[in-house]
Amino acid sequence: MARTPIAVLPERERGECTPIDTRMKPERAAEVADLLKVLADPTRLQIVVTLRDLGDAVCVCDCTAAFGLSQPTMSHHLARLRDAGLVDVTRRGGWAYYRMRTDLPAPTKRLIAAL
Amino acid sequence: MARTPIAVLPERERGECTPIDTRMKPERAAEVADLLKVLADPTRLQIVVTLRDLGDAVCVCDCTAAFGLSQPTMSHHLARLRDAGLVDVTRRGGWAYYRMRTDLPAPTKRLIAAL
DNA sequence: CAGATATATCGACGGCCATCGATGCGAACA
DNA sequence: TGTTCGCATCGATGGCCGTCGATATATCTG
Repeated sequence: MARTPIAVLPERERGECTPIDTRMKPERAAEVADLLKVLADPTRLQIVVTLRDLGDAVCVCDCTAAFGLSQPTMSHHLARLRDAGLVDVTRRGGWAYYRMRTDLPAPTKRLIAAL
Repeated sequence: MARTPIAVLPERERGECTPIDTRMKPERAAEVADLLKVLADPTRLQIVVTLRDLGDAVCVCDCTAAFGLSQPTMSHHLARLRDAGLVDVTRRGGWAYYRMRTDLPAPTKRLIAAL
């Protein structure tokens, strides 16, 4: 089923493009791409990795101080992680504690573990 | 070293935000984020997964037919994968064969394997 | 209640990017 | 040499997003 290796291949007729069989369905690709978009930001990436390794919760003011970004920006990033289902929030008093969700789908877990 | 668990924590003074210790350096985060940006597109994601599982080369016309996009767009996507160092190109006659690079850094390999 | 603190939301701005049609370029073939 | 085919590049366009200041909301304190 493997395609002819490139070193042997080039016996190819002009105007005959052999269609490739995609290994990932478009719907699944869209899902994974959306997840990757959420992770494809330096700040959010650091937050995710930190939450993953810390195994504990942080609140917005902590992140704001750590990354040198404005409070609205940090709130925006955390909201984006929350909308993606990666973290959840627990409000306690004035503070909002964000921590990594533990019930993530296995493929998502594997991806985050590979970061 | 672990932070106080959220269930026990909230003994917190107002105006005292404890800075978190980031688990990923900013420079590394920027690198990984750039890689994720490249992968965070449904078309490129399908190409990468296909090339990964196929272990062989495809040319632009194959992809164009498979994904229903214009030839310039497909050329753009493959160029982006090439610029990111994920694939390399071998020109043979009129065709350009793209295949997954085998000398990727270990972290990159792990990430692609987790897709 | 008045003030302070933590967070969320809003509106705006600037930049990046996916996509396309048009065009250029190189290789093969008649 | 002229034509055709595969691919790359260019310029334009529309949309998404990271960032911020300003503002709203909620909670606590006095």
